[in-house]
Amino acid sequence: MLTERQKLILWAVINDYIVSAEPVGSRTVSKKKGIDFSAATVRNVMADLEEMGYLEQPHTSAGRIPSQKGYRFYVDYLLKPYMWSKQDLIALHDFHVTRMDHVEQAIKQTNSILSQLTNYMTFILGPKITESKLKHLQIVPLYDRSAVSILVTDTGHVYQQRVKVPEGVSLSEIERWANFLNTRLNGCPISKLKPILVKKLAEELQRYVEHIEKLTNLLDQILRAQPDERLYTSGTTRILEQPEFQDVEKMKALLDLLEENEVIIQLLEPATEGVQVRIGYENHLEAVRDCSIISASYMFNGQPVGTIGVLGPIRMDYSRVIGIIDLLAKDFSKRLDTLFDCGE
Amino acid sequence: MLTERQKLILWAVINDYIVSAEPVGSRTVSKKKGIDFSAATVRNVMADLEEMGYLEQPHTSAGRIPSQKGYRFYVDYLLKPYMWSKQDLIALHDFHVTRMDHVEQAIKQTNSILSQLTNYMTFILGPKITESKLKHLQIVPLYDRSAVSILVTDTGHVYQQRVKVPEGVSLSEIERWANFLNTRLNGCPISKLKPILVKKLAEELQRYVEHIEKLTNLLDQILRAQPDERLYTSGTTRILEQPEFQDVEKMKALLDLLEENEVIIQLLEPATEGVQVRIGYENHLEAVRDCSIISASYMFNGQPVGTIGVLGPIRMDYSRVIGIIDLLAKDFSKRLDTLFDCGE
DNA sequence: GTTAGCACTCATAATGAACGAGTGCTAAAA
DNA sequence: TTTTAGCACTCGTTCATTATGAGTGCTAAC
Repeated sequence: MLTERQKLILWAVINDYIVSAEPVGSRTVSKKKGIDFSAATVRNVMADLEEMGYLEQPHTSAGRIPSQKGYRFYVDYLLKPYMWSKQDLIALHDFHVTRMDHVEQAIKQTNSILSQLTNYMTFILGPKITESKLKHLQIVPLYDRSAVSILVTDTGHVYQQRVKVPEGVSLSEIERWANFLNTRLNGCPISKLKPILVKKLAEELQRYVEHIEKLTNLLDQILRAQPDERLYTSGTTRILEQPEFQDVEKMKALLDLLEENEVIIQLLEPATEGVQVRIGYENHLEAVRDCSIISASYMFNGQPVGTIGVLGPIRMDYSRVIGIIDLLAKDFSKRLDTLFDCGE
Repeated sequence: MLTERQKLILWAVINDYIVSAEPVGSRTVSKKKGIDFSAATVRNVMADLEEMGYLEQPHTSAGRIPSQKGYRFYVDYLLKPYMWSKQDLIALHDFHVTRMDHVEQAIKQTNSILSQLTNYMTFILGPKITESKLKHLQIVPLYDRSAVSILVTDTGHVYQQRVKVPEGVSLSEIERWANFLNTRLNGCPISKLKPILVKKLAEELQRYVEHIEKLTNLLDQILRAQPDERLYTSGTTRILEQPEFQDVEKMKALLDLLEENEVIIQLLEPATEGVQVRIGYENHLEAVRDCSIISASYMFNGQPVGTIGVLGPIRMDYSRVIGIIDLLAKDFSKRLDTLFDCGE
């Protein structure tokens, strides 16, 4: 464990580096208020911290920059709660008075304010289809055996999917089947549609349709996840203003990543409760080794249903971003709940 | 008008610059096959061409680069039809055997092959909703007066929109109304829905519903264009490999542009028949002054319904890209037609 | 009209000196 | 024993200088 003085200096170095993006020297640190040692003392401590792996030196005669281990320690033990600035509070106030009539809008708005406040790239992973509830199912025949399935959830999301109508099943039978689902399974969580249909309602369903097995296949087709439609991003170009991405190569790697929605979804997916911070290598993905990801889950009906996250350089203002994410995730959960409490 | 020799040399300069991206000197040109003058003669001709505004000199002792006027002349008068290379033909063959079951897929595939072949950023503007025909309309109530309207067209596109149900109109009335539209206006072009409903069917409709005016308002809500969902892009990062976008500022300007879908739609929209080439300033938009846009319309049922385009640096391989766009636009039209001929 | 020759221009790369921020070490002070 | 001041040393950055060479424009000869 580090001594109090070591912690103090590590903290000072990181705080300085976060704003300056330049290696910080001993003199700079010793001049900070709250630090009453001479530059020489600071130098000694910094040398110790470097030996322990919390700091790094780009070259012999440069100041120190935090290592990833340093950031990790900083996030875990040194972080102080963020003090909201006046501008933040104003922006948040404006945000709170904007009316949001539905989920999509709420997602986009929240995303936008998040990237405005942080100046980084931000993501919101929409509610998983399987978590939400059936409101309406419709099969629209197009031609031959081609049709479009349309599934509306209680959150107002519309999921569409091309499907092939199974051979031998008539349109009117499909209609009866969809009607049955709509009346008997309205409000049923999407994830439980199939089990309930197969186990509990099979008998009853027989009275309406013939080809139960084929129709169950159809249901599978309909429910086949469309994960890439769940991701919302904002502020993609904002991150390019960060000095660490002035390098065209890095920039390109990051933009390439963006085209691969599914990778990002995976990156965000395993979010547990509370705010998560993943620093550099902890992301296990080449393209974001120089990035940190801060994310938090948001809730609907007490259940975590999606993730909200920020991607920025490792040199990130963790205190601030964590504060903002935490607040917005909670706020978004609340919005979701109130958005549907009145309607259910 | 230019003399044959002037044309020959302008042609040679542009061709060289297109691949090298460096100012081309008189010696380089004189050494090309097909050019049998000495460097000195070439120099004289180049001086003339510069005076006429077809070439430019970045600085006194550099070679010449084509001006925008030069490119324009090149495109209008000097272009030779592109000779397909073996790799191109292979890629195209692979493309032609890929099965495409529906429009969305065809768009994405065509987009992808286009950006692969050209190495630039490519766009496809999906069929305008107003050009396609009504297949199915459904209103799904959510809560209070909130509902989702779902409109399926003959091209299999699903357009959804949040709508407010007018006060005083019951759900069952809306259902009757939707049913009426579905049965009486099936196959009607979207753009003609409202006029026909108001002019020809008003009387008949009265038998089914009460609040005709409010329901017509609802129709307006539903049809309110969602233009930003029509644009498909591909190869956004490919263009960053072009040397002219190594500059971070330009890059950012271009990426910012990308976030503004509607601007791009406007940029592509006024496409007439055949291939269009817009060079630099001809685009009337700050961010793409250093870019050229080559676009062509594609057809459905003999009508131009959308645009397919390429955005690249002014120094573009016009011959090649025009060849590719022309081919793919025609190909895409054909695919669209066969995709629906069998089904109607 | 065309070409060879030549002086001239100017961007680019390479070189190296001056600078300065920052370090590590040592010896003195607390 | 801990802290601090002093000092030599390192190394990236900046700036001016120079050399290089590609390319031009002009002139005179072919």
